Amino acid sequence: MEQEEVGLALGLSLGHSSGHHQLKEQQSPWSQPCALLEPSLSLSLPAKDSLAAPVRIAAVKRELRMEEDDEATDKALYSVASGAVVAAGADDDEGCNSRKKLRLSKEQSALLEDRFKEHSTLNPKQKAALARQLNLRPRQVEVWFQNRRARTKLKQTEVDCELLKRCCETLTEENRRLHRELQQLRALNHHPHPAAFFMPAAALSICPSCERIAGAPATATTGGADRPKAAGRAAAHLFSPFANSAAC
DNA sequence: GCTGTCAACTTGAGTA
DNA sequence: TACTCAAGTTGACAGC
Repeated sequence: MEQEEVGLALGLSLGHSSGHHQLKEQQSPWSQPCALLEPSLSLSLPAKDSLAAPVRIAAVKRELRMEEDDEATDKALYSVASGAVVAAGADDDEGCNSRKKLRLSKEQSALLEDRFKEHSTLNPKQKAALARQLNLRPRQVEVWFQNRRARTKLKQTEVDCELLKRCCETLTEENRRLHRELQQLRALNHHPHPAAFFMPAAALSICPSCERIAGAPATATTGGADRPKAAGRAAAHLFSPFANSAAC
């Protein structure tokens, strides 16, 4: 087994019996690496009970009823000796064996971020190499990437949500505008525009430029000397409709 | 004390 | 079957 896999393979699990990975990879909720952030401390064991590493591991073994798994023990011993990880019992709530909050150092976070920018996922080799580089367990690197992906997705969801919100507001406003326009047209139907007197209703339409009523040109005119002058001026504009819309 | 952040964990699903 | 991932949860810790 590769060296970097050793820490990962420390299969000590407490209390949670249903996890299907636990015996392979996961540590107990209460176990934490003692000195992951401080390489200088990485070879020091928890001083609790003044037990040497093999003794403590033996105690852990008994506690976790894992005596039958010699391989796991070897891995645990290796891990303890390398400072990579320390297994702990559930009742061991002092020192590094309680579930202490681990904070990655700035350097570790920065490097992880850099790698995440390159690839949001890691293959096992990349994971192991990165873990070695950061003095972390591969499992920690894996967890960091999983959480990072989750954070990215959450942020993206928030951005998308905001975008949809704005889009919804725009469409609502457009809808209001169209309703107003419809009301105006209906009102015009009841109180027609003066120009409408001089042409059949079917010939009327809206100038897309000035949004006034427009109609077909001369063909619709009724002529007549008694036509009001104002209406005539309106017609002068409206009867030369869309071709002249730039003049609206 | 409350709240937000984040590492670590559990669980279920997908895949080679 | 082992492995990985997403989603959800837990617990420690920091800042207010």
